[in-house]
Amino acid sequence: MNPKAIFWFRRDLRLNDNHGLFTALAQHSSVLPIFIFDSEILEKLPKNDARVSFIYQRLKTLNKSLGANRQIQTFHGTPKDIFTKLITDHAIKAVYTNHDYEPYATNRDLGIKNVLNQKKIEFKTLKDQVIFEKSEVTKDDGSPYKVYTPYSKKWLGHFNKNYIAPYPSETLLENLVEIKEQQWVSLESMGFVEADSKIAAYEIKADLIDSYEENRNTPSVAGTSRLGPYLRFGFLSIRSIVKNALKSSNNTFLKELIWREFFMQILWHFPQTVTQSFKPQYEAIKWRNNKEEFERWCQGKTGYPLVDAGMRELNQTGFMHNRVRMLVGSFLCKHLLIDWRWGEAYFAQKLHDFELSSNVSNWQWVAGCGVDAAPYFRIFNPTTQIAKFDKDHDYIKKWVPEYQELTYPKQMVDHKFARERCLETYKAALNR
DNA sequence: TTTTGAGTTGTTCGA
DNA sequence: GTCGAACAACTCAAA
Repeated sequence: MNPKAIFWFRRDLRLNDNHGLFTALAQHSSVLPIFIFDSEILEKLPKNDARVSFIYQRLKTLNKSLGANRQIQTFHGTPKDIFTKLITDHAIKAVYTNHDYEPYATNRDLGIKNVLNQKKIEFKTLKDQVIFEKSEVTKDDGSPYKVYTPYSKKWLGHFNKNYIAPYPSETLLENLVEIKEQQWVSLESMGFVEADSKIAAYEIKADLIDSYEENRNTPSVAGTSRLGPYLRFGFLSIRSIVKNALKSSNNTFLKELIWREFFMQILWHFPQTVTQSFKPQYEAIKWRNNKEEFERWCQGKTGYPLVDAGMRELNQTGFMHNRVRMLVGSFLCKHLLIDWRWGEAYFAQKLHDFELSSNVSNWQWVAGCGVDAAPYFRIFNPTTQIAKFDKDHDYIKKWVPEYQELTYPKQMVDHKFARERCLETYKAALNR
């Protein structure tokens, strides 16, 4: 059957509870599902990027469950070129997709909308990856929140008033169709190789949310959800995760999901924060930006075992425990006085759960220059943090087994000295 | 418009 | 070892 509409998968790689997919299938009896490996994004990634493999594997899995004649068609190129060809070859009436709030994506979508509208084809976009988006949770005067706590209170108030039902897209899949010239691009044909991505199972354990508050700060314990990659690429719907979170009387985990949406609306309202400090006066900081020191930080050879353990966990697995992310971030920006943008870029390249809004805002938080940021004089002590969160050195031993041996490097900078240097540098920048 | 209270995750110092 | 205050003001949110 000839397709009348297209559903464009992006970061919503699932068939159930998918708002855009549901809307497309409810409104059209012949919907072509597609995914585009955007060449502009891929060309910036290493050929063994685990996240590309992760997406690729997921598409294969989805197609397996869809069966014959309704396969997701995959393309490699620029979305503009792909759509231009698709709407020339087929009598498409509408294209559906879910919202993406990142600056690159909003620009790209604007371009696609223009291409489609010129041919009188509708471009319909739906909210899917968050409970509340854009300006749905604002101050009473309509302006965006810049502080988390009042945002979270307003968020919860809205949530209690508006039950968010799932979208049963999985019940309408018979409306999916293929095109005659079936499309599937292989990873190899795009110049990529299959990566050994150690991205674990993504079912959230029942007791994890109950004990989340207690366990989440101990890096040697599996107390965090590790849902990041699945949320990033939409293997799971946020509505189902929130529903799970609500089963617990402890809302610490739910609050983390609200942080995610807080940062997403910040990115939406303040896209310049991808490259600029939210607080402009922090642009005056005279970063030292020593390349050799940066390299030691990247490799996990600072001589501070908990910092090094975190960086090595990141390098080896594409994941770092949240508690340690704060410490290595503080160490880079404050002990070494290296620009938060360098750290942000390194995390972006390495983290399997990389999410632009969270990465940027959290790096700005740790540097002190962001929304609701840590005060600049709050400097993590890389030794005290061990006593507090890795008392028995379980985490350190796992990633830095040689930490007590002679081969382990000396501390690359003295804590007290670095702390005072940092305070002076920040004070000078802020004219205090 | 003005005022008031509050603000993710810490550290250090001195009693 | 433990506890509270200071760090340093500033900005935000809401009454």
